[in-house]
Amino acid sequence: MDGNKDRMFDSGTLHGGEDDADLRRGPWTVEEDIILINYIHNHGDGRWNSLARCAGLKRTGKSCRLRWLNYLRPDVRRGNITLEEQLLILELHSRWGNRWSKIAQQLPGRTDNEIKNYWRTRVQKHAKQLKCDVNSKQFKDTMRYLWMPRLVERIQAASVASTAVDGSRSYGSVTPTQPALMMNGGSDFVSTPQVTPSYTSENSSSGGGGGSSDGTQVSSMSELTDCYNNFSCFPSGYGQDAAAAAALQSPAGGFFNEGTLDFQAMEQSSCEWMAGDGGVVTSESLWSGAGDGADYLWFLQQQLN
DNA sequence: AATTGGTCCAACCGCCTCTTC
DNA sequence: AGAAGAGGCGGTTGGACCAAT
Repeated sequence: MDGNKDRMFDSGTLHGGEDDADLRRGPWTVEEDIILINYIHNHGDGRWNSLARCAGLKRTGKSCRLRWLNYLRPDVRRGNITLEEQLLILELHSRWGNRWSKIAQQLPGRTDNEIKNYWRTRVQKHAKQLKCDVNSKQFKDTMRYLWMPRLVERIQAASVASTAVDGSRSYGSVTPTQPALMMNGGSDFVSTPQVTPSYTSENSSSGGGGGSSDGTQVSSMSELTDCYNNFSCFPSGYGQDAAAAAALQSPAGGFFNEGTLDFQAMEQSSCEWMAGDGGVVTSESLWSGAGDGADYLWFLQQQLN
């Protein structure tokens, strides 16, 4: 079904003399959000066109679905993409390409839209800075052998720093025990799509919120460019051998040669960051601790109670 | 203080696939 | 089997926001 048919269909499903002119578009109002949340709270989601109609929303079913999945859903995780998530996105994109929804499934609480936006605004930007196509082998190798090892380093450093800041907390550490993500001989990137059992929606719902109480969550992507530019041995038009050599010389190359990441530990650490003040992350703090958008969601939740 | 350029992200568009009848 | 309804996905856009000038 093409978009024109789609529009015709969407308007056609709104019975009782409603036509395209009655369909609302653009930003959602607080009132609309409350209606949608209330309706789904009472009746569940799915069958979006009839949902929109029955709820009295002058929106297309698609619009309702998108609003719910990308914004109103209680387990949606807001805030900055963490280092671990960045690493995972890079890895999964190298495997699956622009399969955003598939990638999003591995990042509980993150939406395909969010990941897509991240990729476009930050990753593609740096491909542009490096003057190469984001799909080129050159850029992919740069990601694989320079950027990703750097991310791993920073994740390790953040984990260590967190432990140092508060020794009473039980942070995980990067261990070679779980083959969640590993480089095989510095040339073949091996990873399990299902990252670890800890990356479940249950866990994410308790650790979500995305509030960045710790600046280490936010990775400056300019590092990629710096890293690339400072790497004097990196020949232009290099092949696999050169890339592998680069990996060996990369500060974190050793990790990829023989190490793995313990994402369970990462997740635990990440959850601690989310908590920020050391308190227990509850569903309430999930709603209230993620910045402006979460304040708004908290307000909406209050309307339901 | 005003302007400009860059970034971020919610929302929409168009196409495709799946489901139902 | 085929048509229409419905949902899902990736691409794109517009505007709000912010930092630099």
